[in-house]
Formats: sequence, structure tokens, C-alpha cells
Amino acid sequence: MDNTEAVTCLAALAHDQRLAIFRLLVRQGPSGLPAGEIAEAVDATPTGASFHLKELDRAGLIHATRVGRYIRYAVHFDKVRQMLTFLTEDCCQGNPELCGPTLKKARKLCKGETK
Amino acid sequence: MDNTEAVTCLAALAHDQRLAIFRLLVRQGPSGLPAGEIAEAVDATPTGASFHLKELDRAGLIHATRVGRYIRYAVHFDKVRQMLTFLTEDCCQGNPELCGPTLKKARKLCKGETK
DNA sequence: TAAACATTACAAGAATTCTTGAAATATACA
DNA sequence: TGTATATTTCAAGAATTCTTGTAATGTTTA
Repeated sequence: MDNTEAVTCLAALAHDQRLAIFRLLVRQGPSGLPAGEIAEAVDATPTGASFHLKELDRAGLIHATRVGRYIRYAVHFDKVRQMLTFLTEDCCQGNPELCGPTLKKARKLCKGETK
Repeated sequence: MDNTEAVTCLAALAHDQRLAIFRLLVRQGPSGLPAGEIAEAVDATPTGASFHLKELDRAGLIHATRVGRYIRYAVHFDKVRQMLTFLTEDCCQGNPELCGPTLKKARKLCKGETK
């Protein structure tokens, strides 16, 4: 992940309805939800929801799968981890205890390390 | 942290120079850096840097302290943790193993829990 | 107090993003 | 095949944010 890619992700999340959609899908897990249900849940028009879902998709934070006449959207969890990692990379010049004892561990776990 | 507050944080970070400034300050740790040094590091004009620092400050992600004729900026790490936590809250309906085994642990650590 | 330095405030044009509705596309079902 | 459902595409006006330069503020040092 580079700076530009991260800005794209953050901009995608920096919108009231899109953030609500993202968090809804995070809660939902890998199975995701169809567009219509998402639109209803965040009180968006079908057109508006489609626009916002496309933005999140374009950023790589979610992905779409057609299932019959529905299109289901689900979070791309790997991408989310990459983004969270990027934000706190190399914190405190390698002395993360300076900003609270837990951030480095959190960062490691976000990267997929298990200890 | 609520949706609106998180959107403000994310919008503050969703800009090339502001993200570069944020990551620079994350690396720097609690001591922070003066505005002039920040501007130089990210290749911004003094006016531009000031504008962007104000945005990050307004979002609560950094804070300013005057030291003599300099104004030092440093990351507000608690706020960062709150934001990261908010993004992944209640993932996978309480079964975070569904989105990779490490996300729940990372989230807990971001919240300040130690195990 | 005067001069120099660091930083911010203000203003206005440029660029981007958001919103909305109508029409188009794709699939399912009778 | 024809109709209903789910979702997207397109277009255009509205709103917001970005950028840049100039002037103003507060602080230090001589």
C-alpha cells in the first residue's frame, strides 16, 4: 500500500453513508449483503447506494458478486488490514511504548503476525 | 466516537499531503515536530501546511503546542485508536475468525485491552 | 522598541465530489 | 415471450474542498 492508494481508501470511507455501509458490511462478515438491503439499512436511494458502493469497490475495500438477480457486496478484509497497518507504520521511531503500550501489538496483528 | 466524528477524521486523512503529515508525526511520536519542519518534509508551502495541520487538528487527530516561537504538532494517539477501533467494531457478527484470525485481537489491542 | 522569524488568517478562483431523477441493463418468473 | 424486480448508468446543478498569494499575529533577539 502506498500513500495514494491509502488516500483513495480513506476518501472512500470519509462520507456519512459510505462509512455506515462499510461498518454494516464489517459486521456482516464475508457473506455480505445485497445492494437493496444495504440501501435500505442506511436509508439511501438505490441510485445513491449504487454510487457509494462503487466508490468503496473502486478503492478495493469491498467487492461485488452477482447471485441470481441480486448483487451482494462484502468487505475485502485483507485490504482493510493493509490500510490500518499503513496508518500506524513505524510509530514512535520504533518505540511504540511511547504512544501507549498496545499500538505496536495491534499493528503487528493487523499485519497478520500472531505474536 | 460516532459516525460523524469518524467521517471528520477520515476526511482529514484523505488527502495526499495530510496523510503524509500524519504518518510523519506517527513516526515522530509524542514529541512531534514544528510546523516549518513538517512543511519542508512533505514539500508544502507554509500556508498549505498550516491549512492542512488545522484540518488534522480540527479532527482531533493532532494537537498543537507553542514552544518559544515554534508551534509543535504531535499525534493524538488516543483519538487514532478510537478511530481504528470504530472502523472494525463488531466485525463478522462476533465471529471475527471469519475474516482472518487476527482482526479481533488487533481490535482489542487498539481498544487498550491487553489480552 | 525595532527587526527578524514562525505561523496563521483571509479571500477568491479552480477543481472535485455529491445528489437527484430518468432511462438502461440484467435476471427471474409466469 | 412479456412482465416484474434489482441494480447501474448518465447527466447536470449544488455543495464542498483545494490552492495560492498577501496581509496579519505573536514571539524572540538585539
